[in-house]
Amino acid sequence: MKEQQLLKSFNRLSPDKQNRILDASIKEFSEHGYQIASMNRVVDSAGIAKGSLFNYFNTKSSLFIYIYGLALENVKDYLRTVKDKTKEDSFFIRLEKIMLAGVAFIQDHPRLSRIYFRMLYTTDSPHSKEILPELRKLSGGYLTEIIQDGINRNELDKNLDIEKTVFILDSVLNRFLKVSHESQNTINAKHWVESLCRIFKNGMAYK
Amino acid sequence: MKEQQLLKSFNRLSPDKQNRILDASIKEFSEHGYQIASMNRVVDSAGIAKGSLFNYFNTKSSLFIYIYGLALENVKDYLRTVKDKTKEDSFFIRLEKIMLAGVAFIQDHPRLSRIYFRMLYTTDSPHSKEILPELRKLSGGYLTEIIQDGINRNELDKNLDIEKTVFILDSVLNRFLKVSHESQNTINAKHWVESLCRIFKNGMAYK
DNA sequence: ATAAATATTGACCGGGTGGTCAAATTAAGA
DNA sequence: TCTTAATTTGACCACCCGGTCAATATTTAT
Repeated sequence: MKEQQLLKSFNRLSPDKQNRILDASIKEFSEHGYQIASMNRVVDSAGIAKGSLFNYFNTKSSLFIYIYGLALENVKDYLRTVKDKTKEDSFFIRLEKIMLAGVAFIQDHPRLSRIYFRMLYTTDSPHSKEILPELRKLSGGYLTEIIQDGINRNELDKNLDIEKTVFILDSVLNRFLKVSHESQNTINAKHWVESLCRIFKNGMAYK
Repeated sequence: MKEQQLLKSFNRLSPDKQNRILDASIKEFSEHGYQIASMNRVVDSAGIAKGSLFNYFNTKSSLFIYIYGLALENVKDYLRTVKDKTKEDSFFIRLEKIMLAGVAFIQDHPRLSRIYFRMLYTTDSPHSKEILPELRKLSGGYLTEIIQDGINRNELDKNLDIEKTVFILDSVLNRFLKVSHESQNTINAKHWVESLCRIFKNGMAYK
C-alpha cells in the first residue's frame, strides 16, 4: 500500500530511465554492499540528478529494500522452477540438478546473486537482523520438502534427522554456490556436484 | 623486518596502554568490520589522542592487519592444540571434538572469532583477495591431514574423494561455528555435533 | 496562449572520515 | 640543573556522505 504510494513517481518514469536507475543501483549495491554504497555514484552512473533519486526513493535504505526485493524474487523463481522441473527425479538426481541450476542462475544473474550472498553472509544491510532468519527459513523449508519427498519414496534413510540433514545440505549448497560465484567457470561444476552427492548418499565410513 | 620497525613505538608502550589500544581496536573491528570501523572511535575508546594512534600504526589498514594477525594466531593455536589432543581418537570422535572445541573457542574469544568470520565471509578488508585463499588453504590442509589419518586407519572409505570430503566438512564446520557464534548457547552443541557426524559417517541413502 | 500542476535539478547543509603536523609535554643525557 | 631528544596532543585539512529544497524546466489543463 504505502510502498506503492512511495514508488508511484518511480513507476511513472520511462522504462529506459527506470532501467538506468535499477542498473546503476544493482551495480552499486552488488559491488559495495549497503553501507559503502554511495548514492552519489548511483546518480552519476544513472545520469540523473541527486534530488531525483531521493524523490523516487526517499532514502538509501528504501532503495536498497527495493533492489533486494528484486533479487529475492529472482531467487525464489529459480527455486520454484527447478523444484517443479525435477518432481519426477530421484532424490540425489534432483539434488544434483538443483545445484547445477544454482550455478546457472549465478552465471545469468551475477550481480543479483552477489546482493543475495551479501544478505546471507553480512549484517551490513538494513533489517538484516530480521531478513536473515527469513532467508534461512526459506531455504530450510525448501530443502525440508525435498528431503521429505525422498524419505517418502524410500530413497532416503527414514531415520534421518531431517533438521540436521537440511543443515548439511544447506551449508554445502550455499558454500558451493559462493565458490562458483567467486571463481566463475574455473571449476568443473558437474563433476563436483556428482562427487559431493555421492558422498552425501553413501557417507564417509569404511565399507 | 619493516613491520617490526613500524611497531617499535607501539611495543615500547606500557602494557596497560597497549592493552587499551588493542582492546579498543578489537572491539571496533569486530563490531563494524574494516570499512565502517572508525579510528576516531578507537582513540576515544582507548583514551589516547588521534595523532598517537597514527604514530603507532601509520594507517587504518596496518592497524587492521595487526589485529587480524592476532586473531589468526589464536585460531591457529586452537587448531593445533585440538589436533594434538585428539591424535589417538577415531576419525568421527575426533571430528566431534574438533567441532566442540570450535564452539568453546568462540565462547572464549567471541570478538576475535567475529573478525575471523568477517574475513571469511566478506571482501570488506584490505588484502582480503589474497588472504581468503590462504585461509581456505589453511583449513583445507588441516582437514586433509585428519581425513588422510582416518583413511590410513581404515576408518574412512579408501575410495573417498578427499578434496570433496574436505569441502563438505569445511562448509558444514564453518557454518556450524558461525551459527553457534550468532546464537550463543541457544543450541545443544553436543547433540548437533553427534547428529551431524552420524550423517557424515553413514550417508543419507535408504538402508 | 496562458496558467497551473508536476518533475527535475544541483548547490548546499551538518556531520563524519582518514590522515597531518606544529606546538606542548615528558623523558633522557650531560 | 639545563638542554636536547622523543613522545603526545588535538585542532585542522580535504574529501565524501545522506539528505534537503528553492529555483528551474517541463507537462498538462483550460
